[in-house]
Amino acid sequence: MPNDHKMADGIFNKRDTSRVTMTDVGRLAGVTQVTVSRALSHPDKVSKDTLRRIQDAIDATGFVPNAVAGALASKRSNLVSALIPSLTNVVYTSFMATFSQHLRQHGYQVLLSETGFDAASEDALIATHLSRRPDAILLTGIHHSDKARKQLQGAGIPVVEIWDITDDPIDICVGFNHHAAGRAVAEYLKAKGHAFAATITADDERALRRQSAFAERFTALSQSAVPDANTGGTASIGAGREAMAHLIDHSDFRKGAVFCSSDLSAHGAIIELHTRGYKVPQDIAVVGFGDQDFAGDIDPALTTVAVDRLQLGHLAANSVLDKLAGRPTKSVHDLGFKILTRLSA
Amino acid sequence: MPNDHKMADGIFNKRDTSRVTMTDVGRLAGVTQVTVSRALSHPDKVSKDTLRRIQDAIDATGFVPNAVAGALASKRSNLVSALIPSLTNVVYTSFMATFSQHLRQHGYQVLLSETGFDAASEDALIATHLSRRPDAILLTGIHHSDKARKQLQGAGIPVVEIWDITDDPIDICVGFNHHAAGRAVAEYLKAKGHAFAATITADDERALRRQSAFAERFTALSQSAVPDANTGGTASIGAGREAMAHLIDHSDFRKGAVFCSSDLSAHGAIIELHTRGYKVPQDIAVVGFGDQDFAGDIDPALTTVAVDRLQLGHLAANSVLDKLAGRPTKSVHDLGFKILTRLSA
DNA sequence: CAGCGTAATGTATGCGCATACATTTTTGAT
DNA sequence: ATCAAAAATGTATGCGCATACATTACGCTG
Repeated sequence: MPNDHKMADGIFNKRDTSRVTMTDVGRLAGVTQVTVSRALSHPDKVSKDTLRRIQDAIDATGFVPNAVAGALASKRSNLVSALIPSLTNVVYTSFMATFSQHLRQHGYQVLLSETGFDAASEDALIATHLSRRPDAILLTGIHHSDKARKQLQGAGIPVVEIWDITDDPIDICVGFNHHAAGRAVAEYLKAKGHAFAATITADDERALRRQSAFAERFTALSQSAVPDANTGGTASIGAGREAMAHLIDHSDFRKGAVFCSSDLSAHGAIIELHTRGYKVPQDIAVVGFGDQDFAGDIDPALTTVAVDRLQLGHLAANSVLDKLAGRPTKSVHDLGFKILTRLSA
Repeated sequence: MPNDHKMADGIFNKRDTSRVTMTDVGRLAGVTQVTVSRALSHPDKVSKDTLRRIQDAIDATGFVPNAVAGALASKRSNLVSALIPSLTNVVYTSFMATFSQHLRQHGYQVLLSETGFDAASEDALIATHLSRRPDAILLTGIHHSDKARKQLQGAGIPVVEIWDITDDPIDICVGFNHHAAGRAVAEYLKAKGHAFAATITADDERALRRQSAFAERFTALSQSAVPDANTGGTASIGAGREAMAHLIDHSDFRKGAVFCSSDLSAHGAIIELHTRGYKVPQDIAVVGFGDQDFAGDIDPALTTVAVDRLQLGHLAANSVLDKLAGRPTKSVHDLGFKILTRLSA
């Protein structure tokens, strides 16, 4: 594929002519480049005295190692690529925060990109990322194009897929069973005595799978159809309000429970219900998904499906580190989920 | 500084022995490495026929260019570094989404890290990022250590500071005047007839500056002290509730207006007021900050201070691109702000 | 058809570092 | 004091690509 980007081409490209290298530092410290390199990556192999002189030379020159050259020579970039659907969705970014922090402690940096729920742009991004020769790569979800799978396998690096599980991961996956989660919520609400239910779902493949599992199971249990309001784009309070309004205005759903694909839309649904005079959960119960930080702080406190995101972050990071270190690793990690009963359902 | 990270050291380091290079592609297409390189970056300088053969060879081999080697040879990484305080705060991530997208269209990738509101870790991160030889770097805020400034200047690349303005930027800054925003809110609330006010502020340097400007101005206008509830960490609905509760329980603030450092804490404050039976804005008015996507969707709709984040993203990206292309650029961009009057104040 | 400009490709080189291997210096045990 | 092992440092080399420069193959003008 020819490179069709416009390349920047200005005065700043001429910089670097004067940048300090290990050779410069070495000259100042009276040693060669190799010793400087060693002083930085294997300080125990360099005498106390030279170490000090090199350190002084580094301070004096303001030397900043060139990780690009280092990566080329060593074939290790200390970079881990990560692709997430959205940069603004806390569900993904809070995971990333944990993941990055954990990896940083082991000397790795994370190169993060947003794929935007779009398969085509994911393919392009995977190629771009692989060109940076990351030491590992993390993807969201388990559905990737054949081309992507091929490139990933060809890269010969650990690949972690998160937020979902499958028996056939590219390499490693860490997540939970969305189908089971949908079913579980259906059973929970049925057990609570609800005869009717509806769903509010965002345009997210995993959310849609939870929704369909929920609808299928709830219909089986209660013999009543489950209307769905698709919020169209990504979940938000506004989208949740709109969807709730739509359900009330355009379906015969008037009492029962609503299963939302996100805590955000659940929160929006509750706000809409309140402004219309419905009581939650007495008139209509609401279940969210994700257990976001605010779930316990709204009124009524939100009943929701919780997945241990901290553990997700740790497991994903550890899997990467284990693989990189050649330690044995499980290829499928099922985090499970938990229905957190609060007051809204 | 010696590298004290544990280095991963496992089986995966041996990979790459078999990775396809331009030389391999060239051999298959009957040309040399140079022609392959040209085919990729200057396709117009290669004949139609060879171009096709090279393309075929690329497809056949699954060649993925090595951007690391490219960067070393060309001294351009096509990377732009970005440091933001928090990955989970939509205020920063929504900016990043715009910024990254814009730069991606011009062939640049963004290397994003979270600094965590902590100056020491910012210094370390700046060094790490500079070692990757980014073509430009973006920082949040205008307060950086001397060491950081020195390193940044030595890097000889465009530096953009966002979310704040100063007469003395390292290179370029894009933001607005937080002091002026605080004053403006004070004047707005005074004009609305409020004689009393309080503030709810998170532990964020810029938020604290808005708060102190607000308090100073409001006190000057109304001769009444402005109690503050610091939420301690980062803003959230929960922190807002707690702070509001604290104000009511532990100060003599009972009526008037509350200026919150974030829409999130404002939302929390409103929830707390509602559960305690206060009417918003009749009993207590609430002003937020940031105009997050939900601000208009809660009840009552939130009056807040809006900054054009989209424009911030575009301006920051364009400034970088202009600098890189050697075009003339303004060094200080004041975005201004706007008080968005809705129902909560 | 000489002569020259242009298009198309190739050759040579080095970016800054890590690493294998070679050499020198130091240490300690006898 | 002697020698082998260990510690400390150096030499040589190449990672994969971009770029300056050299070469070759073709037109085209007069």
